[in-house]
Amino acid sequence: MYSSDMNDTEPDEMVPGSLCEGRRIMTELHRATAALEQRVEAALATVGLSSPKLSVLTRLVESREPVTLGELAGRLCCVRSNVTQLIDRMEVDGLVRRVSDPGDRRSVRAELTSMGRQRQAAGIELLRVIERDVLGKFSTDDRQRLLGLLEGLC
Amino acid sequence: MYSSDMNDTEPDEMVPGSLCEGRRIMTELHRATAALEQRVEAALATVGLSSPKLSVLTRLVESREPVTLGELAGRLCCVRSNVTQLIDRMEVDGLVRRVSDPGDRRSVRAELTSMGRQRQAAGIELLRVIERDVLGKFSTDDRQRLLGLLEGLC
DNA sequence: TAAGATTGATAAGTCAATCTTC
DNA sequence: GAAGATTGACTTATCAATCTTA
Repeated sequence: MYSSDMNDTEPDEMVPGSLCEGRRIMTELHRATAALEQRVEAALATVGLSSPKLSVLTRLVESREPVTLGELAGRLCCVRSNVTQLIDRMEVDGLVRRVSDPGDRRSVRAELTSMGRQRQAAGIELLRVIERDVLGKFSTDDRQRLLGLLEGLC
Repeated sequence: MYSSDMNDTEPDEMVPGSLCEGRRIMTELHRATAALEQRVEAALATVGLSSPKLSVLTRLVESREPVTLGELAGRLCCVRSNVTQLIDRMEVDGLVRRVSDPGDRRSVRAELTSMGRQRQAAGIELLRVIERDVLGKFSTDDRQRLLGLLEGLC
């Protein structure tokens, strides 16, 4: 959404190497991220997954016991109502099931099905292939530099 | 969606400086981009805009005449049906209006309203402030490095 | 009252199918 | 038949309001 969102003709913005670089950084950041995410989503779609679904499954594999929907919302950095609907769809997919929390009757927990466990492993393997490929383009120094720059950008 | 989507305990993935860096790059890319976009969306929301709406308005300002919805879809890198609905909402907002194309009766063009023009200027100014701020964190060298690395990532 | 989950409305995106016009 | 736009179904996100339980 950033590309060419401004015109470059304002005189006071034409200081060389100055302000137009701000836009270029934002544009490139957006483009590179979108391209990578598209690639990840396309790969995961081949096993019936998406990034949010894989994140939920991975959290469940890690915890080895049912997890509250609120905790999943924290993990996905999204709002609770989003998780409610995501778990709805994942239950239809047969990847998870809702179980009640004996200790707190307000809570609902998501539990992994065996199909969910298998699918998670497949999804993670696909992610690894992509990461290996992305990584291969850079030297160790470049990777460190990129990480440092991205962290400073925030 | 990338954060901690894998566990780090597989022995053959623990080569130092190797595979776990691929995930870190993807995670950081995702995080930095999301943070920036959130900031942009929050700023634009104060003038009743969003990134896609500002992109449409900017294209219309640049062309100085009505633009077909198909061309806008190309500009936004999205599918035509998305633009149909976006223009629906922008017409309700009073930012654009649909006009018919005299030369091709299949086509519909979006035309800027005076309110749309004013809003575009306000949105661009907000974007400039953010870019100036992001830019200020880096030296000229760092900006060039970051751009180069992002371009290579794709 | 506050916390956990759900529901309903909305925004932005996808795809598949359809309609009109070239 | 192919191109431009629309419609409908769906995914992922938000927010505001509500309901139950702590």
